[in-house]
Amino acid sequence: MAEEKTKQAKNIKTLQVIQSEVENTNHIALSVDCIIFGFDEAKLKVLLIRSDLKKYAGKWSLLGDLLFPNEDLDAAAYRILKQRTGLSDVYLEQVSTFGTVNRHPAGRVVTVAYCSLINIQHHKLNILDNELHWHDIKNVTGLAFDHQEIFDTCLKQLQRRVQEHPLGFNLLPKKFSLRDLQNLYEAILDIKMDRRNFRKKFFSMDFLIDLNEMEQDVPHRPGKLYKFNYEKYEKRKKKWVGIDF
Amino acid sequence: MAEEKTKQAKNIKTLQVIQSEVENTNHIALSVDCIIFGFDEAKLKVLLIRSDLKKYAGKWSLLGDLLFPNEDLDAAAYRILKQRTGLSDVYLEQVSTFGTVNRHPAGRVVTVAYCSLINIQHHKLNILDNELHWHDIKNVTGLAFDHQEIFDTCLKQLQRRVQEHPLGFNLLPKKFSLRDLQNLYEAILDIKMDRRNFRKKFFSMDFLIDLNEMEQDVPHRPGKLYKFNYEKYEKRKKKWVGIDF
DNA sequence: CTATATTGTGTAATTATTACACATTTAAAA
DNA sequence: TTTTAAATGTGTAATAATTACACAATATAG
Repeated sequence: MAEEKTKQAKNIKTLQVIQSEVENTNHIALSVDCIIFGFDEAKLKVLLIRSDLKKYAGKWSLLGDLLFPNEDLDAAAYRILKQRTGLSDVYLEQVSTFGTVNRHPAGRVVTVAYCSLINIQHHKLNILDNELHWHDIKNVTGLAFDHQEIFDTCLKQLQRRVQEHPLGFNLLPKKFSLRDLQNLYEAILDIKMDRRNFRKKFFSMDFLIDLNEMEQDVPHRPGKLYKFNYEKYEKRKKKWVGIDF
Repeated sequence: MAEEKTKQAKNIKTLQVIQSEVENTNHIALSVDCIIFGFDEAKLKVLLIRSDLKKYAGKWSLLGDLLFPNEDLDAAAYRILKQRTGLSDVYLEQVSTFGTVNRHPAGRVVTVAYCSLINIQHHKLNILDNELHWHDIKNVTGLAFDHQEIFDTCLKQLQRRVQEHPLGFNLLPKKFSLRDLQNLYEAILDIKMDRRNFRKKFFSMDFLIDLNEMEQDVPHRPGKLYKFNYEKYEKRKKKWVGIDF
C-alpha cells in the first residue's frame, strides 16, 4: 500500500536527520516521543513501531520524531500523533523529559515524552502500517533505546492521573456500559474491583448521564449505556485537599 | 565580595553562550531552570535572581543555565543548584518542559524545570549574592521570560505532591514542632487547617518520632519536637488506590 | 504573680469505604 | 419452548475516616 511505503520512508528520513543533526557536533538534539494508549478487548494497549535502527533490529519502540526549530513543543507532539494515527482531536499530555547522555546511539538526543489516550474503535483504520502495532501493556518488555523506562514512567503516571481526573473516558467510546468502565479501570490499575462498590462510587459522583440505551450484541443481559458529563465535571471539579501518604 | 562578582560573571557568560549558541542557527538550545522553594517565618519562599537581560531589566527570574553537551539532564539540575546555593544533598525533581518557540528572546531555547525543596535555616549562608533573593510566593508576579508560567506550574505540582508524599519535611529543620508542620502545609496549600484534626491525622499515620525535646526560645508554652521516620515510611509506602475526582 | 500566647487533648456527628448475595434479564443451546 | 449460561442491577450492615468544636495546662514576658 502506498501509504505504508510513505510512512516507512518518513521514518528512515527521520533517522538520517537525527544522525546528521547529531554526529560530530556539540549540539543537543531534541525529540518528542508519544506513548499512545488505547483500550480494546478489556485490555490496555500501547502503540509501538518496529525500530529502524540496526542496533535495535527487531525491537519495538515508541513513536517519535525530532522537534522542528520553529515548532512549539506541544505542536510537535500533536504533529507526530497526527502523522502516526491520523488523529488530531485527542487527549495529549506531557509526561517527562529524558536526557541521559547516552540514551540514543546516534548522538545526544534529549526526548520529551507525551502521553496520549485514544479510542481504538474510532481510529482503527489509520493503523494499516504493519510496522505499527497495538501491544497489550502486559507484554511490553525490552523496548529499544530507553523506551522501556519511558513507557514505565508513562504507565505509572497514567495510573495516578486516571484516579484523580476523568481521563479514562478518552479511551472509551462515547457510549459505554459500567462494565466497560470498570474493565478500563481494572486494566489500567491492574487490580480487581468490587462491582457494586464501583457502581456506587461512580453513581455517587453523579457525572454519568444515563442514555436510556442498552448494549447491543452481547451474549447475555445487556447493560445500560452512559456518557460522561464533562460540563458538570468542569463546574464541580475538585480542588483536591487531603494529606495522605 | 569576590564570590558575588564570580556569580555575576558566570551569569553574564551564560547569556553570551546562549546567544552564540542560538543566534542565526537552526539549532535548539536546552536549558534547565531550578525552582528552589524554601520555608521561613511560616511562609513559603522561592529563590529568584534578577534578570541580566536588558529586555527584562529589573525583573526577577528563575535560576537557570544551559545544559552541557555531555552532561545528564538531572546532573545539570544538581549542578545549577550547587552553583547557586552550594547545596548538593537536596530534594530535586523534574517538573515539566517548556518549549514554545518564542519563550526566550535570544533564540530557540527549550527549558526543563526542576523543583527543589531546601531548608533555608541550614543554608542561609550561601545566599550572599544580592542579586539572589528569597521571595514570599504570595508576592511573585511578573517574572521574566515565561518564568511566571513555569513557577505557577511548579507551585501547583508542589501542592499536589506534598499531599501524597512526605516532601514537605525537606523544607523543615530535622527537628520540628507540629505547629511548624502545620504552618508548612498551610503555607504550601494556602488554606487554614484545624489544629486538632491535623494532629490526629499525622499521629495516626504514625511516621513522626517524638524526640522528647521541647522548642526553645518561644514566647509561650513550647511544643514537643519530632522528626520524620523515613525508614518506616519507605516500608509502608502506599500503593495509592482510590478513584476520586 | 498576672497576663498572654500557644500547646495538648477527646467526643459526637457525618461521611466514605468495604464486604458481601440474590433475583432479573437477555442470548444461546438444547 | 424450555433450559442454561452469563452477566446486570440492586441494598445493608460494619468499619474507618473526616469534620466540627472547647477547655485546661504550661511556658514566657512583664
